[in-house]
Order: sequence, then structure tokens, then C-alpha cells
Amino acid sequence: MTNELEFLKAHSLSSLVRRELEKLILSGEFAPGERLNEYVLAARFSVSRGPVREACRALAEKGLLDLVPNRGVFMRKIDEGHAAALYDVRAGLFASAVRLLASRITPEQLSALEDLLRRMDDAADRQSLDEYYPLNLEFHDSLMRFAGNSRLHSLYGELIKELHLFRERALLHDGGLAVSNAEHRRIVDALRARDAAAATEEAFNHVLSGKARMAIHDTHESK
Amino acid sequence: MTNELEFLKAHSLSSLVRRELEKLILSGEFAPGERLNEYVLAARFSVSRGPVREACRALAEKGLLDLVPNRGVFMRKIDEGHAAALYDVRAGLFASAVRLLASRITPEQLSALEDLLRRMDDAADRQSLDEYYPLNLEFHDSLMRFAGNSRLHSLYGELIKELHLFRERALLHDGGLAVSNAEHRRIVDALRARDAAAATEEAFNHVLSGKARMAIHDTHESK
DNA sequence: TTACTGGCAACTGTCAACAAACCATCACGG
DNA sequence: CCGTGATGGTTTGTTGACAGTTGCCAGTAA
Repeated sequence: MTNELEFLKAHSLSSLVRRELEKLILSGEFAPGERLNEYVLAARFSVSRGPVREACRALAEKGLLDLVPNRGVFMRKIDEGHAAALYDVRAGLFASAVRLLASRITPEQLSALEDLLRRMDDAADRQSLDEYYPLNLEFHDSLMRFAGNSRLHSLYGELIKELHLFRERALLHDGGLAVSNAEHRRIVDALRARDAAAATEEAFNHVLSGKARMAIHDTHESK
Repeated sequence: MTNELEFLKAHSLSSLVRRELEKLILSGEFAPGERLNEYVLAARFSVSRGPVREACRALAEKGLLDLVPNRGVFMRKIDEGHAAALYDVRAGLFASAVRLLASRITPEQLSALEDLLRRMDDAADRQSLDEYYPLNLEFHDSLMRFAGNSRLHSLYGELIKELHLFRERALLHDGGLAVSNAEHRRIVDALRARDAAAATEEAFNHVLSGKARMAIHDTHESK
């Protein structure tokens, strides 16, 4: 039995609302560009508008919501250009984590990654995106965690959440699974060899390949 | 004459307080770990506690303040471990920007960078940290801007602000100026050659050299 | 029909007050 | 003398209400 009172004492109402609202957003409850009514949200969570406002401000700061003065909060609408930019940032963070990890990876971490590789191979053989997807997520998250830099890890997680807002196309088309996992394997191989430069390169290109697989075109920011 | 009403209409009180509070924080007005009284801040800015709370939440989200439930907001205290981690993230973002820039840099951008290099050389010759420091800042900022990814740029800026909280030691000791600028030059050389891999490597190592110059030890996160 | 104006409804921005939590002080008992 | 528990003041968390702004819509004139 989880004691909810204990949870309430540790976290304030604002943070609870924030967590709940974030879940709603990521679950696709609201359409992109849709306006969120503070009053309605407050009623939905049975709190006053204060905590709702604070939660919205926090989520806007994280990039999940747009804030327009005197107009309200809107679901962030991510276009191709933004998604492409986010992918580039993500590639940089991922490559950086892999680079750090190359010099300090342990045998246990290596075997954990190799285990994930095998399971992803199985899923790819079966063309099962439903199996592959969570494993892929865990693979990336493990790498970030192993890098031993919590800030890097959390930054990456926020980026992933933000990218979830952009879901216009399928994440991977069937043929991509094997290709994607082959890239994973090259990263792990470089890590095992403790070749920081090669691992960095493979990691960076892996994310950029993912961007290409999503058919996101690089609209170079004009301004 | 700047019309202040126009400014007030565009930005809400919360955002004004936030901006002002950020300036205070970065100017070193408060000691690390010091507690900020919401009521006092509200009185100082002649507003109610609401906007102050929202501003504090936003700044806490950005990593400048610590938020403890039922206790209040505290100046973020950055220890060596955190600073080291931030430097690693910064290295990743910087290297990533340089990598992106390598394939699209224009002659105008190159000559702008080279101009900064020359001026930094002058400052280094004169051992003038006061001249060198802003130029160094502008050099890094220009690179991030030229990369053409606004998200990368703003993320980097926030990281720099956060690192400002850690000011226990001098930024560069005299001998470091020439060394630092030599690294800058290698980055620009690689960019001119459009050698993405080399530029990435130089950029990453430049930031890590900066970390070493600050004598920040790498306390590998235990957990 | 189209463009403009005035009023209306809804919503956000801000404030002041209430309730709960925390910290320090001090009295009391072992 | 030290540990324990009560007590008061201070500060945060939350609420409800008020004021200002925005966008919509009807109505009128060209």
C-alpha cells in the first residue's frame, strides 16, 4: 500500500499538479496548439489556480507549453524545423555521453548493453516494433545513465519528452529496426575498445540517422 | 525616450521580476546557500508574492535556485562535482555546435571569428584578463550563434549562467590566455578546412582544458 | 456586402488574507 | 546537566476575489 499522505507531504500541490499535467500532455490528451484553460485545469485537479499557474510556468520553461501574455498557455506546436534542431541537440548530448563513458565503462555495464542488443536483435527479427521500441529507449537511457553525469542524463530525458510532442510520422518503419540496431552495436563495439573518438562519431551519426529515418528535413534556420 | 508602458504591456510583472531577480543572482547579490525571503523580495520589487513565486519557480527550473518544500528558495550552491559535470555537458554542446557549423560556415563568419582571434591575441600579449574575458565570451557565443540552432544556443547560455554561480577560483590565470587562444585558433582552422571531426575534437578538448585550468577535479559521481 | 465601432463575456494577471508547516526558544523532568 | 516536549513567531502554501485585457459578435454606416 502506497501511503499517499507521505507523498503529499514531500511534494507540494504545485509539483503534484505539474507531474500530473505533464503526464496528460505526454499522453496526447491535448492537440498541438490547443489552449489550456487555467480554471478548467484547476477544477480538474481540484485545486486553486495558483498551483496550476506555477505548474504551467514550469512546463513552459521546459518547452512543453507555450506561454502568451494575457492569452494563456498553449500546447507547444513543434514543426519540422524545431524537431530537426532538437535532433541535433540530442545528437550532441548523446555523443558527449558516449564519449565520457568510453573511458570509464565497466564490464558489467558492457554486458548489460550487450544483453539489450541481443533482445533488440530478436525483436528486429520478428519485425516487432512494440518490442523494439521500449528496448531502444532503455538502451539509450542506460548509456546516458552509465555516463555518470546526472545533469546530462536529465537534460537528455527532457529533450526526449519534448520530441514526443512531434509525432506526425511513424517512429521507425519496419526495415529500420535492423539498421538501427546495427548502429547500436557499432557504438557498443567502440565502447568496448575504449575508443572515445569512434564511439562519439558512431553515437552522433546514430541519432542523425534516426532523424533521417523520420524524414525530417534540415530547414536551416534562416535568422 | 523608451516607452515603459509598452514594455509593461509586452511583459508581465512575473517576467519582469524574473529578469530582475536573475540579474541580482548573477551579480552575486546573494551568498551561495542563502535563503531568499519571498516577502522581502516582493517588497523590494513592490509587487505581491505571486509574481515573485512564479519567478522563483522559473529560475529554479533553470537551475539557478534550489527549491525546498515548506522551507523556501535558496541560492544554488555549486560544488566541484556539479561544476565538473556542467563542464562536461558544456563541452558536449559546444563540440556539437562546432560540428554542425563545420559544414555550413560562411566566409563572413570565418573572418568575424578570425578578427576575434586577433583581438584576443592582443589582449593575451598584454596579459589583460579584463580585455580577454569579454572577447572570449563573444567568441564562444558567436560560434554557438553561427551554428544556426537556437535551442542549442539558448541551452548553452543557460549553462554558462549556471556556471557563473561557481566562482571560487580565478577564471584563468595569466599564463592561460595564450594557451586558451591557441586552442581557439585550432578550432577555427579546422572550421576553415571544413573538417567536422577535427573541429569537434578541438572544441571538446578546449572546454575540458578550461575545466582543467579551473583546477576542477573530476569526482566521478558515485551513485 | 464589407468595414468599422461599441459592448459583452470570458479569461488571465495580480493581490491580500487564511491555513499549515517549520524553527527557535524555553520550561520541565529525569 | 542533558534530553524532551510544548509554545510562539515567522515563513511558506493555498485560496478566493478583484481588476485589466482580449477576442467575439451584433449592429450600423458606407
